[in-house]
Amino acid sequence: MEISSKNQSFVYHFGEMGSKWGFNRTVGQMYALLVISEKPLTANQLASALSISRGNVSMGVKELQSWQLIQLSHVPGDRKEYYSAIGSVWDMANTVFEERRKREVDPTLSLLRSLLLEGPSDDTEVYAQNKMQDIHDLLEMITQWAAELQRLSPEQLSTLMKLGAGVSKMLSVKEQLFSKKKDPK
Amino acid sequence: MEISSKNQSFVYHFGEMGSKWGFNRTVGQMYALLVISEKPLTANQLASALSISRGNVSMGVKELQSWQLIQLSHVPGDRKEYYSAIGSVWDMANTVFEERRKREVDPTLSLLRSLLLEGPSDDTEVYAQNKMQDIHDLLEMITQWAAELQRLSPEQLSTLMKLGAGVSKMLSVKEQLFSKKKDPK
DNA sequence: TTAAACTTTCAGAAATTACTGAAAGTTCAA
DNA sequence: TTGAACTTTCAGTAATTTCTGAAAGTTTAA
Repeated sequence: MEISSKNQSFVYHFGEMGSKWGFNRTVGQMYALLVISEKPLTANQLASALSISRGNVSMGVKELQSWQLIQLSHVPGDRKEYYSAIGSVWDMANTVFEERRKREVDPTLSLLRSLLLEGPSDDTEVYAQNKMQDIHDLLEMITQWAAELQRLSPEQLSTLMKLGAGVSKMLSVKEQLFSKKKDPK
Repeated sequence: MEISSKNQSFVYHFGEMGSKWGFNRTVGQMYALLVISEKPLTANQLASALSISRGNVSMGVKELQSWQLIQLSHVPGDRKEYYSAIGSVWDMANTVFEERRKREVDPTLSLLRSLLLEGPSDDTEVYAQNKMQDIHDLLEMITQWAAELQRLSPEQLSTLMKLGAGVSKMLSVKEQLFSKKKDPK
């Protein structure tokens, strides 16, 4: 199977990007190709389109499945497996964030918690533990926030976006109200 | 220079994480160590603390400088250079996001724009270009949104966070108002 | 100017990661 | 039950990335 030259550029570019996002180059390429293909592709089509070995495709597919990014299907009277990308672009982004959270952020939070629980055992550790606490708090905040955003549809998100600088204005109003309530002098 | 065992765990863990975030292991370790060190460290201290070569430290420092993550300083009567991490934890996170945006998202957007500008040259490209457009739009939205958030202080962000599920409620109210205005039947 | 005290560079070596292809495994129709 | 049509596995190899250490470069004090 050959790919058109524009689609090639796309696929190769996302191969490079993939390698900065937790996949290797060929897995990135495989996924990119599935994303822009209207119909599901077979393993052999992937292998020939990307000039990689059949074995490599098999490993890549396994990896993409572990990220929950692709779907299997079959056509009647054909024993081959057909692969396609799951969901909208927004879903894909969410899935990748979610998966990376599980693989990277969660273990980090749990390490930080356990180190902080022990407490500083000498002077050099006091400063260090403060920083660890900051990192912990920031990561926790980001994860919660991300969970919040993921619940929004892209349309809602885009509305929120268009609020634009309004978000910070809204916040400052809220803060003023809040401080007045608490400290009405 | 030796590191305490808890600080070791931290440094090694962030070495591993670093390698998933665009640095290599030792660069991640160097940065982690600088972050939890109260006082600036010399290149030799970094090398001995992490058991890596002096040359490696030199390259790592260069890399961290290109990410704008560390700062140089000097002590009077000493010709060595002293390195320390720049800014708060929130600043660090912003810097890393910002730098990755420049290195990854921007080139991707520009590739997508140029492919989309050419337009589809055959049937298989029509579907592909739709997907590319979706990815383009999503990336653009995320970048703008991120820029918006970066302008907020961590305190403001945390206020926004505490709004929690409120954000989506607020949005649905806004949407209802908006749709009534536009289509009052 | 010299030389001591430092930093950077970079060729080659080491470590890590990715890929191939042949063999083993699975499934199913006949 | 056999074998054709497929998929998976994995040992060995290839490609890539990272690291070392020696040499070259820079700066400053005397």
